[in-house]
Amino acid sequence: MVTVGIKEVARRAGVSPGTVSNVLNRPERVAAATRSRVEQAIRELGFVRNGSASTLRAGQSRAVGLVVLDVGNPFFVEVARGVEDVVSDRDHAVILCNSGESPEKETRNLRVLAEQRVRGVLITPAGDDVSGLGRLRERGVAVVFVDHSASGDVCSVAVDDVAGGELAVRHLIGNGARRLAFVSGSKAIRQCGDRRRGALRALETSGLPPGTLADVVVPEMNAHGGQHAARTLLDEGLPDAVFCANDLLALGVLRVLLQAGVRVPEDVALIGYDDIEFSSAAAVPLSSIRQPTYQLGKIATELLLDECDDPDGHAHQQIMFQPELVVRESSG
Amino acid sequence: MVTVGIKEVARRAGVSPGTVSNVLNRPERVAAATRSRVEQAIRELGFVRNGSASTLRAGQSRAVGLVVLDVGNPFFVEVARGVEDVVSDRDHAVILCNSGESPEKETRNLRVLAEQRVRGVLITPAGDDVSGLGRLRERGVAVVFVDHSASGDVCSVAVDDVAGGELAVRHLIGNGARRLAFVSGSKAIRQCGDRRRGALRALETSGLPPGTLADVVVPEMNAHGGQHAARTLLDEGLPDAVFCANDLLALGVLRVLLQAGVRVPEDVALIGYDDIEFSSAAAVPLSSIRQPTYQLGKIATELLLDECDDPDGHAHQQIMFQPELVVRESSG
DNA sequence: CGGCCTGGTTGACACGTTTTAATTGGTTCG
DNA sequence: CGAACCAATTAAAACGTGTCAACCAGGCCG
Repeated sequence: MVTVGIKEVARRAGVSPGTVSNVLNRPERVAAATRSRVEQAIRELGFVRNGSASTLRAGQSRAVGLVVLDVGNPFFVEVARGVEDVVSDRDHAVILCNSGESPEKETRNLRVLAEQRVRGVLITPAGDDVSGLGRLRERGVAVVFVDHSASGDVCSVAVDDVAGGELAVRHLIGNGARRLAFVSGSKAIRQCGDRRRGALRALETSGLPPGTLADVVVPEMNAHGGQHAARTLLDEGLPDAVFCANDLLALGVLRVLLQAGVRVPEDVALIGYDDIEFSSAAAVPLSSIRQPTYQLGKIATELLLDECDDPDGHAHQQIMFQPELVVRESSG
Repeated sequence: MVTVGIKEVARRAGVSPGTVSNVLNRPERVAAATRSRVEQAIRELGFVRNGSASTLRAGQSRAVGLVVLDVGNPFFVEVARGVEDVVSDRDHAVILCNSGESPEKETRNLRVLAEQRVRGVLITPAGDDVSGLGRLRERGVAVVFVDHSASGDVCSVAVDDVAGGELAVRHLIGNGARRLAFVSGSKAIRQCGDRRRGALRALETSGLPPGTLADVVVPEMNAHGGQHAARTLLDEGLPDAVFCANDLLALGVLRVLLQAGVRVPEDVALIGYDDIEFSSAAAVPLSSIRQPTYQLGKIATELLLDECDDPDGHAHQQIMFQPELVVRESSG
């Protein structure tokens, strides 16, 4: 490995290593003539700064971590785009980690991020045990929750999932549904729990008993899980309407129902959550609950970097967006 | 920032820093009793190794870079899963970068990866200028091309896109299509060029003139681009069949055609490429060309890490998979 | 009993950068 | 004319870890 360091550049340009460092980090402090001589030496030698040494010396890197539940879910991809845009504007980098809804993988990811000495972490927690994050914060790493509301001493950016669930189910009931199913992942996932509570609240408002809502829990919140759920529903008797905790589930449910000859929405109404791009292009265009996804990532990152830049003057904020009902054919 | 380092652990465990380092890196060399004492100290102090210092000293990190054209494309997400699985098996990390098909963003990403001193880079190049990668390789960073075939002195894992394009168009012609359109991104993208050449070859085999294939080029290879292309087609007169360079484009095309009252496949047949999960769930289930996506990522990573572990004994390989035609209703 | 091996452990140095205080050479001011 | 100052630059000291030669205590063999 050919390693050309700052001091070889210095020798070539006839200056001291310190000056090269200044050219790199505070160009205004070095005379124009010297600067251009150094810059030329850098080009000629193909020097690229060693980020590790830099980070080591500085005590922290110019990177933030983003830990999401599922990189395969377009919802998180859109969040990531929001993060990426802000982060690269501020000349930082983002390390994207996937927890796959597994607390163990999440812990592993956080350890890697801690080792990398990231300035901060954006995370959608996989479980409700946030003690690992507490330890991270004690070490001076800023943390912002994404799509997850938090209490007063930490920033968070979320969407009101209870309201979303209520919106979805109120809509289904309004269209005449009396027996409902809720398809979701593990109840340990907050989003699922909240959306379910919203659903129950809608039932209550309409004077329907809570037993009206049958729970179908699947191991993975993707299309595969949805297909699994649909087969369960077919076995155990179809409801009037199905509310899925996200669009991937709904797409999976839809596919199996159609294959089985069930008409949507005539026989069974269907609504998803997240309003990902593919939903409107589905076999039966999918009703859904829309969230300001890109904004979620963008604002979370701004909060995070603000906290990093001024840890003391920073006031923690909990931001809560409202979701929006999008009606398409599947619940027509 | 509370920084507990290796030497505080050493003091607490009553050993030297060197021994702590050994516990971390070559546990077998240290006596069981000492090791457990050190491990306890680590737990008690909540020590986490400083990755920067580690990579600085070692000269390289335990990370590889993955540069893809579009993180929003499920094709690359699936590739990334393959990469991630292998990489984490071998106790490495992956830094995911998105070039968005832009050579400038690609260059920026490569610089960041070079600064991080990654062991290797997996990349689907955005343009055909690979000189930046050459410089990277000179510095001892292993490079493997993903979904891109290469010449003898570098590893690559690809799928035969010419064959895929031929497969798709032969199928369309076989179903009676005589006037065809090819929807794709910039011709600078190799995948597009190859698939188009395959399409032309299929025309030739069937004795149709090359002019039979109308090109529609869009700036972005996603659903948005597809919608744009469909509007162009509607304006300029519909062909018998449309071949899209990927499924996202095809889904966008499909949506606009259906909205305009065009029947698929009766009026226009449609086929995409990649066979992403959503294609089979589309309004009209989409015919497509399937690629061994996960395998692509997995095998590329294995080649990369093999090269890293034994740079001299390593023999560069160019692996080429064959794609597969998947017929669904859209081209029925 | 002395030399030799072996498994365990140590100490000190090096990795490449940033930063701080110190040092230049030059200029202005009292 | 000396002092005080300024801008530009330098030298040296960190940052936390990995490595490697050296060292040490036993045990074994001759």
